[in-house]
Amino acid sequence: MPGNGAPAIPDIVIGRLPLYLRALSRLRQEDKQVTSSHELGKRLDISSAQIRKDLSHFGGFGKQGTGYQIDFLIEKLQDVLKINQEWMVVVIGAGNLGSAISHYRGFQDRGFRIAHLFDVSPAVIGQRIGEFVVRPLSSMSETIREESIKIAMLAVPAEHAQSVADLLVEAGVKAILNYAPININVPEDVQIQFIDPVTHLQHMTYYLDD
Amino acid sequence: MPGNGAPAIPDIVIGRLPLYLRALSRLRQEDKQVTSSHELGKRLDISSAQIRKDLSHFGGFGKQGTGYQIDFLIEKLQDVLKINQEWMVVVIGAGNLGSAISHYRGFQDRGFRIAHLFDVSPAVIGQRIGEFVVRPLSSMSETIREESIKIAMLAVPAEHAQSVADLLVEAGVKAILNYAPININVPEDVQIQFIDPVTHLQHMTYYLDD
DNA sequence: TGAATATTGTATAAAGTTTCACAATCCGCC
DNA sequence: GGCGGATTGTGAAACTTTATACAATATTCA
Repeated sequence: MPGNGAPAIPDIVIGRLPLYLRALSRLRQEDKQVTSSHELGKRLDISSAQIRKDLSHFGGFGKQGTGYQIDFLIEKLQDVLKINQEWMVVVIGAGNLGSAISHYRGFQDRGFRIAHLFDVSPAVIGQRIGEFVVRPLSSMSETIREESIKIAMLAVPAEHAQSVADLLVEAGVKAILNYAPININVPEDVQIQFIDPVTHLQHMTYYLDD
Repeated sequence: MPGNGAPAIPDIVIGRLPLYLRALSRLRQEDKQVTSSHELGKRLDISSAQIRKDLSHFGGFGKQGTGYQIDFLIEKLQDVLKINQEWMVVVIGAGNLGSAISHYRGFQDRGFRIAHLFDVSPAVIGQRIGEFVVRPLSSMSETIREESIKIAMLAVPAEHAQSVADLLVEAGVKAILNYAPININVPEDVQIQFIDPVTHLQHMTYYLDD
């Protein structure tokens, strides 16, 4: 997506790698050592050829006749996705959603750790939510800069999403996961992804009867 | 996606319609009456040609030289997506996430209403969460059948997601929004969509430095 | 050892998606 | 009324993505 100089791997391929990783972790939990593009494909509902082609962009991770060593492939994909380190993340918005995000245990072992939780409302600043004490939005930029935080999850009301995103970018954040049901615009060197459950629901209703 | 007999509109096009709708609602809030593919495209970071082509699948909603009447286009898109009615939805899982979903005010005016909240744990069954009293999972199938509910949001731990999904399908649910960080398989006449924040984060880290 | 079976990596073909470019049309204004 | 500017809808071209098919190689087992 950004202006690479290298061979340039399609963004759609990058988007599938986390799914492969998730399925591989699952296989490992089941005490499997080795898997194949067919097995993975069946679980993910993706063709085996596609999985092989996607992986081949990064080198020959498998062995003909045998398949893929699960531990090895997990490591390689973690390297590709740069999650062989733990990324610090900030959460903005300490409402119901921000609170649920802050309690979620699922970031830890997949490459991310929540560092701080911010909100603008005096009613919640100072309150404890999970293991965090809600900090004032006014201190956000400084904290992000000091700790060189690059990733933010945005869980504020739609009407504030763009202005908070602007602050985040200003402070040096390079990736934003936006939970507000609105499109926000950021410079092209900043990554952005959207989560809006209603768009998914509306997508599905198209296919329902009546 | 399912085996239609009609002209068959690409699923990727359907997936963009909710985004158009969201942007259009916003424009209406700003007291605009009319918009253009250019304006819409700029907000959504989608080319104007694409927007025109997408919309043209469903008929000529715009007027040359003028653009699109916002109210009219919203209505048409709601018809296409079948959200000119209010869909009843069940939420399974009353943990932090299920609770946040149940408190969320944003479903109401976009075509959906939460009807019930279920959980398996005796510790939460009977508790009040938002405006719901948590019901036992054991009563779920019967309730879904009696009320002809077609849509479910799944917010249970990964290890239970597949078995609960099987129950939902069995009870007649035709669309599942899965929040569990695991792939689940359903019959092909059942729609499924996934929300996993970590996959989005992992997608973005690929593009970050170091 | 060698035959049978499994599986990768990839070249090529097919299918799907996006962009381009422009005729047709509408609106406002002189 | 007619000119200038704006904007749609769409056919054709360009580009991207997926599927097909198979040679190469590994494993198992008689």
